[in-house]
Amino acid sequence: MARQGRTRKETGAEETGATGAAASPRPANTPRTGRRVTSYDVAREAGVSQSAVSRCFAAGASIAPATRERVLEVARRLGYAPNALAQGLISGRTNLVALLITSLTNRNYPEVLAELTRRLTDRDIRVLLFTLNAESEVDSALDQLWRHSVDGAISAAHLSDDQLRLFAQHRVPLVLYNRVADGMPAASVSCDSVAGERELVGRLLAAGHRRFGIVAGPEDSYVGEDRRRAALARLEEAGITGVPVVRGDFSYESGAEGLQALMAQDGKLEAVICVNDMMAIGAIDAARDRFGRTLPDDLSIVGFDGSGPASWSSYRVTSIRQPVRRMTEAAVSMLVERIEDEKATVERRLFAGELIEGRSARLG
Amino acid sequence: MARQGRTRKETGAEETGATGAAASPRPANTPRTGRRVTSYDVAREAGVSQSAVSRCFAAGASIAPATRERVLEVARRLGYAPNALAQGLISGRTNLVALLITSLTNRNYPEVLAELTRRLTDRDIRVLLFTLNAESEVDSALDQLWRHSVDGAISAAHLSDDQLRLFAQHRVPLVLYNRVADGMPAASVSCDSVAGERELVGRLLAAGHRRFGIVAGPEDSYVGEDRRRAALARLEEAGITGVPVVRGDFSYESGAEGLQALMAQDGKLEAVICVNDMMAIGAIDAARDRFGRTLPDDLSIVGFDGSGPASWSSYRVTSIRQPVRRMTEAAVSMLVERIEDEKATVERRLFAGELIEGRSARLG
DNA sequence: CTGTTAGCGCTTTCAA
DNA sequence: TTGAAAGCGCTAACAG
Repeated sequence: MARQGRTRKETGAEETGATGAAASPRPANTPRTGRRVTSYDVAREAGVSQSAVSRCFAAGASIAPATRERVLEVARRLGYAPNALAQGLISGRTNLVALLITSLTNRNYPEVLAELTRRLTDRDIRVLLFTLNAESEVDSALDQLWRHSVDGAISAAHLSDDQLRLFAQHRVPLVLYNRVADGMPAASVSCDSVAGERELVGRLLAAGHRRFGIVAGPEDSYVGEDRRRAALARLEEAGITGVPVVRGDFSYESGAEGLQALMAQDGKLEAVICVNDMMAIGAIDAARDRFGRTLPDDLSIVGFDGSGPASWSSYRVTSIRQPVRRMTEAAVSMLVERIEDEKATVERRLFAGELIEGRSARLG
Repeated sequence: MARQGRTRKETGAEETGATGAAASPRPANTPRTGRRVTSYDVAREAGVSQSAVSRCFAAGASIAPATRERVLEVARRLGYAPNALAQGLISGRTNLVALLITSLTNRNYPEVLAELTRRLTDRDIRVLLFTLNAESEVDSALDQLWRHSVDGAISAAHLSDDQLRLFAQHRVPLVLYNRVADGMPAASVSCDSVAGERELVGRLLAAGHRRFGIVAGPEDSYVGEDRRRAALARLEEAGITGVPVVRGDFSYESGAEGLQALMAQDGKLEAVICVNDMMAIGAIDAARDRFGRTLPDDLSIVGFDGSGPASWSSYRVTSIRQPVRRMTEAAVSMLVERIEDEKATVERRLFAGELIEGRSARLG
């Protein structure tokens, strides 16, 4: 009965298709484009049942090699490929992973998105991308996540505890990238900001710097705050307190302005700690242009990240390089593991950064 | 009968859900997470039919305000949202658009992806992202496109005529970004490379430069080749021929190497035309570091794009800025138009770039 | 305005 | 190994 209804409908659709195709001229031998080719079409043509066709496209389904061969041949000829929506609807697996990233992060570290996407694609997983411009956009992005039944998500954007809880409620595996949850257990991959910043500051101290300034990030940035605190803590251990701190937004411009603000507070500044490379670059340019300083003789400036432009010969920023490749690989493999095994233990992986000596600071 | 089967199944699933939820401890008042909430759940709870629930989430469906209110209230309480897979499967609309971009493009112009995604999101369209690393990855990306029934696609990656034809066959509206199809009619949005490059070269000529060198892009880059040809043509009009051309890959490093290669060919080079800013920046650094040149006095270097770092004070690259915002807006609105109206005429929109005078070249 | 009904295209038991 | 049948969650006619 269901079959009959289906058959009737198919005929109707085919007519529509033919009409549509006729409207836009096409060579007579190109495939008909009117309606999507379904597994029923392939089944009919190959003289097997629809479920047999389905099995041919499923890994490890029991199907006779000869049948399989024949079906795949027909499928290829008709240009058939399983409909991902139908597959996802019935199997509960979409092979779709959501990537949440702030547009700021993407602007400063485009390689993160590229690497994550590449590694996911390598594992035959598609990417549903959400670039967030404001905190407020997270909720609507999450709403779409649930609707699209993604198999998992990687977030390089800030999520509140409530939002993290939603992932658990919806049973969507999640891996945080370069941020850890405050009060919740959540899988994450990050670069060790504390250790990196401590090393950097330690080396600045060893070189004899005593008058410091910090260009921090926005208050809601996890990595920014982590680095700021680590730097301040390390300085305090060395008996240096009352260090001026200004905040930027991780951009070049804010780095330049940050340096200017610090110089206004202390014209005899010896070392400036920027919590990311982009701001360090802005600070370097400002130090040269606006204050005529020569680095690293007159002033030391350090950054963090090891992003592309930091290594350009005009800057050679002294910094901590994040192992982006290893981190993205870890994020993806952790996520896949959690998708495969719902009970996988929550793991936080912390990667050490590598100190880049550069030429923008005197190190001890 | 179908109803009965469904009901039976629901009960079973609910039990599974409860068990699963019990396994991971949760406060007793948080919603049950075991099974997806469906429109049937909402319907039952609100005392209406399933289709009534569906109507509440459809724009402009006829539903009594009172009913709507009640249903939405229940939906909110149960945390219900329509399943995008099921919606797409039956309606033929997924509100999903594919974005094809090479990882190179994304690395050099991260704002393009961010802007496109933002504008699509603003129109309630989700983005399926494909970052391509090699030409060979296009076909498998396209295969996934068809499977996922995207409503349309924007490509900032190179597509062959055959590949373009597939879009027509599959009836997937497509807009090309910064590239036009060779032999096919295809909607596209681009920045006018020819006009921009001509203006730039014209100004260099007006300033008296006569010994030129060109750092071109890869042969398979549409924009790169367009700019190279435009520059050469304009020079030839001025009676300048035999201009040395070297090729880079749009990266900083290749720009530096390009400059070095050109200098090796002609040590008295007066002006270097780089087909993008990243290479111009590399060339500028190389000219300063490796050849001790001062710009723009000893040498003029121009780029193209107006990308972020080009405006940093260490470079101030003389360049042509692409109107990225207007271009991405145009691409998205053209695509939406083509999705809405299958018969929309194929349109090629060309945007003029803006000359940025910068400090890296003497202009006349 | 509302409910009933028939599928969208597929995977997955279950028998044969 | 294969086919029949059920149904994933939803929209869209169509009655009423």
